[in-house]
Amino acid sequence: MNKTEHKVYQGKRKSKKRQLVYETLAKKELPVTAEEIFMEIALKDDKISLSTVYRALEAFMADGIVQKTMIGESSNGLFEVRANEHKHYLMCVECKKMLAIKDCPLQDYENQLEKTTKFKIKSHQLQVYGVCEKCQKN
Amino acid sequence: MNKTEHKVYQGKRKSKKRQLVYETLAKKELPVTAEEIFMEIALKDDKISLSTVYRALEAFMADGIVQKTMIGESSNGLFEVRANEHKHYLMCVECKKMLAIKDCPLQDYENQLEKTTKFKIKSHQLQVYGVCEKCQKN
DNA sequence: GTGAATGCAAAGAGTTTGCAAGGTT
DNA sequence: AACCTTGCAAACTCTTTGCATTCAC
Repeated sequence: MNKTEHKVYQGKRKSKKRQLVYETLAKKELPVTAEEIFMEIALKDDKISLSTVYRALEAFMADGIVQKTMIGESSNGLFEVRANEHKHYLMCVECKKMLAIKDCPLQDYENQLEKTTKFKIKSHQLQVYGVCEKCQKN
Repeated sequence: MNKTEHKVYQGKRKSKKRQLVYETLAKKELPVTAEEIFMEIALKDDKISLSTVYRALEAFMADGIVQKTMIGESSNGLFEVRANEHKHYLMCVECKKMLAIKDCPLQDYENQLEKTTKFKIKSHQLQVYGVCEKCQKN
């Protein structure tokens, strides 16, 4: 499954609004806020309300096809389609730009944690913070 | 520096309330909400207001001695004293109990990331989710 | 037709802020 | 005295909810 092919949302009802939310989100390289999805749909063509976006995201999360992440210290949630290939994010603490990292070093660590903690490990989230090349020069 | 010895807060003014906030936080093994700090101080002996707690935490964060973390999908922030030895947290997705993990596997990974991304890496946060031994039996 | 999805406005949680009063140096 | 910190209430942001209407099956 490459970047431009996304599975179609199969909820209880295939409403146009939910599909729009899903498609808007699926195109993103980086996690986005509910507000950003809302703005993008509202400005482009269709009318939609912010609560519809939240409700759609909630439904997708219940189905396990969308995931919410909290990055940085901000209180607003970021959403992303749960890709086959999981990603982490590197954020510049100065300009706040994010970079997706596809390489994940935690498989062995999870196996080891299962042994030492008796937990059945389900998932993890990793955020890395630093200063990007551009900001280092300023 | 062992668990019971904590450096004293050195802010602009050594007010009693801020020291109380710091001491309350420093005793914790796991990150806590502003509300929990507030309740603990208010119930024990001293009167304090929630905004004072937030303002104290803000000051400590500016000084780099306290750090805010977002764990799970909840919207409220958790605070912890920035320890010499950094920790990660394993959270049970069912009972929400947290477990501190002191073993961090990310040093090599950070070095490698500095080379591939040209970022100067400053810090990272890792949250691991799973099902604890007790909840697996239920 | 039945139940799910939507829009709107209102409510809710968590956090921040303005201002007058009190505390620290 | 100068300036920082506090408490209170109000404001703010993000998210959720109630309800009447609309839409999908």
